[in-house]
Amino acid sequence: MARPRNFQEDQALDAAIECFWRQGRDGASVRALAAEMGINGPSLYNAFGDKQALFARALEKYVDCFVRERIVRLEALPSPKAAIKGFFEELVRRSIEDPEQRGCLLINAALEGSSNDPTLQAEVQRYLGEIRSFFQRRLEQAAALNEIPETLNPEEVSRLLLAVVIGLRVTARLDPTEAALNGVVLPMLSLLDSPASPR
Amino acid sequence: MARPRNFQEDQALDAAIECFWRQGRDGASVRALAAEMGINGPSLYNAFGDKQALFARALEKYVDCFVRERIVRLEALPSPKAAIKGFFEELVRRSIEDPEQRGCLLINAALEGSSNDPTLQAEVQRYLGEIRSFFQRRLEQAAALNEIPETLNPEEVSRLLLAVVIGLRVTARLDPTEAALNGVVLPMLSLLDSPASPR
DNA sequence: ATTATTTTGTATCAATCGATACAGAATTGA
DNA sequence: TCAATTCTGTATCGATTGATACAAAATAAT
Repeated sequence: MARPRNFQEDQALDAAIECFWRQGRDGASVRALAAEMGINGPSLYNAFGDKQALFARALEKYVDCFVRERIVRLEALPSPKAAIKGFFEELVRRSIEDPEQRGCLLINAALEGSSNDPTLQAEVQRYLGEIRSFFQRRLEQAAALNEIPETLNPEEVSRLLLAVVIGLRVTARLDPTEAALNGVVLPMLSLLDSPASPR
Repeated sequence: MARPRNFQEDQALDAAIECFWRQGRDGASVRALAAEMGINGPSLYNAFGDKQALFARALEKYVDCFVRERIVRLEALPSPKAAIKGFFEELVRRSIEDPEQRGCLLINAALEGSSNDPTLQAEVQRYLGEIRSFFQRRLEQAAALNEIPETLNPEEVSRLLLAVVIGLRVTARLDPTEAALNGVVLPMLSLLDSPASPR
C-alpha cells in the first residue's frame, strides 16, 4: 500500500560499488554516488540509511561477487596447489586487464586512514580472514597430499600468501605490468614447489 | 629585511608528518595540520604553498627518516642476507610497537584512492622503487656469496619482498600481533634459506 | 627614524560535504 | 473514491573544506 521503488536496489548497489571502487570510500561523495546509481539523494538515504551503511552493503556484495565466488570455484579443484596457483594467476590477469587500475575495493578500504570506524575495520579483517582461511585449508590438503614441502607450516604460509595478495593489489595500482606482477608471484609459488619434496 | 619566522620549518614538518600519518592524507584537514604544527593557516600556506605541496614535503622527509635511513644502515652489514632479514625484523618490531597502528605513511598514501594525482603517484612509485632496489642489490650480492639458492632470480624476488613489505604494513594496521606478522615473515625468509644451498 | 619586506592573527570566502524538510506523485487497501 | 503509506524531486540545512584578504606586528636596510 505504497508508491513502488523506481529503481532496482541490486542494480543501484552495483553502481555504488563502481563509484566507491573508482573514487574511494571517502572520495565518493553522496551526490556522485546518487548520480551513478541513477537516483536522488533522499532515495539513497531512504533505501540504504546513510553513506556508511551503503558502503558496508556495497563492500559485502563486492566480497560476495569478487572474492567468495572465486574461493568457491577454486575449492572445487582437485589439486589444492593448483587452486592456490589459480588464485594468483587470476589476480594477476585481472590486475592487468583493469584499465582504471582500481586494485581491490576491500584492500583499498582497509587503508583509507581517516575514518577509524572499528566496525568497518573488523569487517575488513573478517573478509581478509576468509581469504586466509581458504589458503590455510588448501595448504593443509596440499600437505596431506604431499604436494608441498613438509617443512612449510600451513598456518604461517597462509598469512604470507594473504600478505602477497595485498602487496599484489597495491602494486597493481601503481605498476600494473606483467613483469611487475609476475615477478611477485613466480618466486612466491616456487616456495610451494622446492625442494622437490622427497619421501 | 623582514619579520622572522616564529617557528622552525623542520619541526613543523615533523608535526605535519605526525598528523598525516595518524589521520591520512585527505583525512588531515588544513586546520588540524596547522594546529598540530603550532601555526596558523596563513603561515602554513606562506611557508609550504598548499596542502598538496605540504604533503609532498612531509612524505619526502618521512622517506628520508624512516626508509632511507634504514636502507643505508643495512647496506653496511657485511652479510646481504642478514641485511634482508634485519629489514623485516625491524619492520615487525616497529609494527608491534606502534600503539596507534598507523602502518606506513608511504604505503597508506599509495592507497588513498580519491585523488588521482599522477605526480604523487609517480613519487610513491619512486620511493617504493628505492626499497625494491635495495632488495635487489643485496640479493645479487647474496647470490654471488652463495648465501641464497642460485635458483632465485634477484630481480623477481626483490619484487616479492617489496610486496611482502606492503602486505605486512597493511596487516599491521588490522592485526598487529606477533603471530600474524611473524607468520608472514618466517616462511618468506625460509625461501632464502632452502634448499640448504650446497656447493 | 623611516621605508621596505615578510610574517602573524583574525575573520572570512566560495565550494562542497553528509544529511533532511517538505510537498507532490504514485500505489494499495478499504 | 478515499485514506494510508511510501517514494520522488526540489530546495536547502548547518558544518566543514581548502584557501585568502586584510591589517597589525616585527624585522633589516637605508
